[in-house]
Amino acid sequence: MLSPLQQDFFARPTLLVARELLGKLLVRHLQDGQRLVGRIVETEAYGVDDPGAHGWRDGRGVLPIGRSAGLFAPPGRGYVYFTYGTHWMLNVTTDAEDVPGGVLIRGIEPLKGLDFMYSQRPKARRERDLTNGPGKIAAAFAVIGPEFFGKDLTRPPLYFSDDPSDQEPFEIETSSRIGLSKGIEAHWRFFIKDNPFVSPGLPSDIAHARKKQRGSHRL
DNA sequence: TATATGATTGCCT
DNA sequence: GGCAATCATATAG
Repeated sequence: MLSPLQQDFFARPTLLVARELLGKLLVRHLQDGQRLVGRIVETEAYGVDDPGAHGWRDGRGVLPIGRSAGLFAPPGRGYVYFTYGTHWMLNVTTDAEDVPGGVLIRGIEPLKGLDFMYSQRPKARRERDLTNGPGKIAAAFAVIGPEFFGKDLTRPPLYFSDDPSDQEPFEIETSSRIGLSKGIEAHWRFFIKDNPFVSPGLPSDIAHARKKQRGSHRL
């Protein structure tokens, strides 16, 4: 039995939790008793005095209004939302209650329940395509609805755990977060170096710099 | 009420 | 590389 990480793990500064979630396991119990397990290889931190976080209002920080109120939940709860009209994103809340913080799970190495994950991700041809992106992870782990918004993620059917196996030591790298237009200066993305299950996107600071450069060619 | 955009993915040229 | 999908949320009028 994998024992869930408890609330005290998440009740710490968001950046620390995001970093320490690398190498931990995400565990999902399905209704039929089947279990899905994956190893977290990429995360992003949100909500620490953060223009890139949901609910940010210039000069006023993140406000607990609507969807973003979920970031103010007690630590270890689900913050799940729908975006681009197609995809669900899985986050876990961090830091003290009433402090906005959450960690987005962006990259996972699937360990158990691969057949089920392939059935959830019919477009996936290679193993890495199952879970190398936040929307893919939500689909593969059957988190495709608001069911886990605000839910306690320190117990089944969805929780995090230490890896009981002997894990290779790994190096942690950081970058600007992916897919943002605001808050691109902060390097709040964490990932395991050279791991094939890290998502393929470009960090936002690099993406914006390239765009700028392309624009100047037209002059 | 109306429009723009998004913590993305996958298809198309 | 470009761009459509498709809807919740934010912001403007």
